Amino acid sequence: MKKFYITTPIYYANGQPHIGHSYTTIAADVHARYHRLRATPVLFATGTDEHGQKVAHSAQAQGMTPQEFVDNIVGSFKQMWQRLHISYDRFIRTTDPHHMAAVQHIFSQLRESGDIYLGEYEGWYCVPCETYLAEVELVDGCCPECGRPVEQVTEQAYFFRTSAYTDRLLEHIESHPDFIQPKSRRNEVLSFVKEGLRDACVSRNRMEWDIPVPGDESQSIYVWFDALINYLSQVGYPDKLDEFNRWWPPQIQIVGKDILTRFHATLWPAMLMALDLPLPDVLFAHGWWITDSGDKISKSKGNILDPYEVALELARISTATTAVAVDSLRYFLLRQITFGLDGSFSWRALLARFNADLANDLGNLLNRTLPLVERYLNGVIPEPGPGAGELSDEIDHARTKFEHELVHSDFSAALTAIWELLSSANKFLDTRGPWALHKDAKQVELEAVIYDVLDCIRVVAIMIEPFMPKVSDEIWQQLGLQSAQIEKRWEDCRALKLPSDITIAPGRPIFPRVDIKRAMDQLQAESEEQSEPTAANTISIDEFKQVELRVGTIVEAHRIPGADKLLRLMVDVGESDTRQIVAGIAQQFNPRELLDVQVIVVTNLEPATIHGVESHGMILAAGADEPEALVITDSKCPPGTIVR
RNA sequence: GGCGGAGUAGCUCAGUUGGUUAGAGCGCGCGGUUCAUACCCGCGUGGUCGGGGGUUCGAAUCCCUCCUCCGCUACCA
Repeated sequence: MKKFYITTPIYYANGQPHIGHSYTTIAADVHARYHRLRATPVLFATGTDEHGQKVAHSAQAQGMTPQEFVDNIVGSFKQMWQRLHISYDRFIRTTDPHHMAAVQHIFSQLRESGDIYLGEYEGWYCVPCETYLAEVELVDGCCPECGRPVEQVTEQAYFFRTSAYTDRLLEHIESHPDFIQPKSRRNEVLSFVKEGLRDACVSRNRMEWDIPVPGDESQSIYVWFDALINYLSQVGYPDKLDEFNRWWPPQIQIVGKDILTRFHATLWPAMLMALDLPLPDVLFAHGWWITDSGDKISKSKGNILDPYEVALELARISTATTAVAVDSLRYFLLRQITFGLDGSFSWRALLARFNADLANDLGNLLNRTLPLVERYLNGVIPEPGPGAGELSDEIDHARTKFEHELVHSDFSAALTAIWELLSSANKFLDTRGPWALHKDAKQVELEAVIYDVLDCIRVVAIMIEPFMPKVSDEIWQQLGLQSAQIEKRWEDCRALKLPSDITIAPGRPIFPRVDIKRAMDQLQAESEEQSEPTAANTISIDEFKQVELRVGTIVEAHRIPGADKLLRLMVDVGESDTRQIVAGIAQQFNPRELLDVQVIVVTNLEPATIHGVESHGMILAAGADEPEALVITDSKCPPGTIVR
């Protein structure tokens, strides 16, 4: 049986939903709605990723328990999706018990099969230098720095054997040209995989707000391993196999380009191969919306746009209803730029689309046709009669093109197909001139022409439903099809399917035209008013407080072999252990001159591995590109002293 | 630093395997129409296709080189 399973990423529950989340989700919604119109069973799944240190931290900062914190965020997401007319079927949370059970189950299963192994952090260690060294860094088997012999060490962590799947993955990508889209991303992934995949560390030292490794309470399961499994657990894996088999695999998984290469296009398929499950048909990575710097009107509270705020503003400017404004924004986001590429948001572009495409071409077609029905046909849809169906070819062409473009998620091209049809309809109305036919008393011909145009509007209403569901409903209503309880079905996107003898119900213009020049002046004025006290890139005191700064004393400094810009520092920040920090200051400072220097350290930065060396913090230094001077204290302070 | 992509009309972009006068939408100008939200329809405006060199009977399209922007990646945590 045919089915359509589509996913968005599950969004990290660390902050409010923004335009990036919304863009992904709206795109997925379009696919889902389109397939529902085609009467294909659809499962459209989204959700939230709720584990990890960052969530625990943010919760603490706001004086909440992690659970309270994520519950609150989940509320915001669900509200946003409702406001943006998102028709998701499932909303999974990684804190759902059945998901957590699934993650542990899969972890155990892969550990039994040998795909997950308790890793020995294959490395060498120089005791005097306290340095971890990779095989390639050794000089004659000894420490490259002090020349003394090194010891082999094993730090325990669980690894997933990604490397074992490099060849199979490569083969799969090459034999499935549509697996990763768009093409440019596919090429990137290919070159990434060709370098060879490294085994992924899938556990961390135990944190409270994580899923524990089964049978090993000292470790937690890595959040990405946890998160990716949502795509399986939300369709019933592993205990509801009937349901699972019905939906698996996904027809398309939409992700942002930032999480494609490392996660969805490598780790994720490797996990599925290890579980012996089919891979998704398509992974589609889309681009970003950035605010247009040449257009200062973007709200000055930082550059993250709240899509609902934008819609409310559009509603205010245009006097359209909020639902129509939301749909207009949905239209704009998917029409303006090619899905997959980056684009910049500007009010001018949004308003231009609103006027030209929505108000003029679509809205006005409806608004010039309905009065004709009222005037010449007593407000009742006529019989098609002989000669009707003249727009049949145009309708078929638009439908076919739309279907073709949507296969490749080219939303913009799909919408272009609809607008070509609208253009044909407008032209048809002009050339046939029902008002002239009426004067000449050619009633039969007049009815045929009006029928054809109404029929065409009906088809357009169906075709725009995935993009603008509420607008579609409104047009349906005005055509009288709502009250007549006619359903929208994709198969009815053909000529001569409009029922007759239905009384139309004209309403106010759906898209009230905007005076763009005036609107821009107004927005500009408001924007200046608001941005007066705060410059464009300010942050609040609360945001600043999230950065934890402490005084630290450098107790050791070493060069890192093979890296000419990096130093490995051991810094005392008042904790029981000194911290290892990697700093890109080797070309400006000698290791020796740094000893006992007191610097300022960002202590709550997430750890990172740089050139194979773990770094647990950041040293502050002046200089935009190159570090020019270290930030130091002017008198001795105890290590660990808070800086603010 | 490495790999990749892109630079085409005022703006946003199409341009398939090199082939007659380089296209669309928006904007702008003119005309038509009057059913309509100063809308719609038609016509027009506008580009030495990033610079330079080369291959070819012929290049936006292939090759070389330079410039600019972007993405991924890497020793900027």
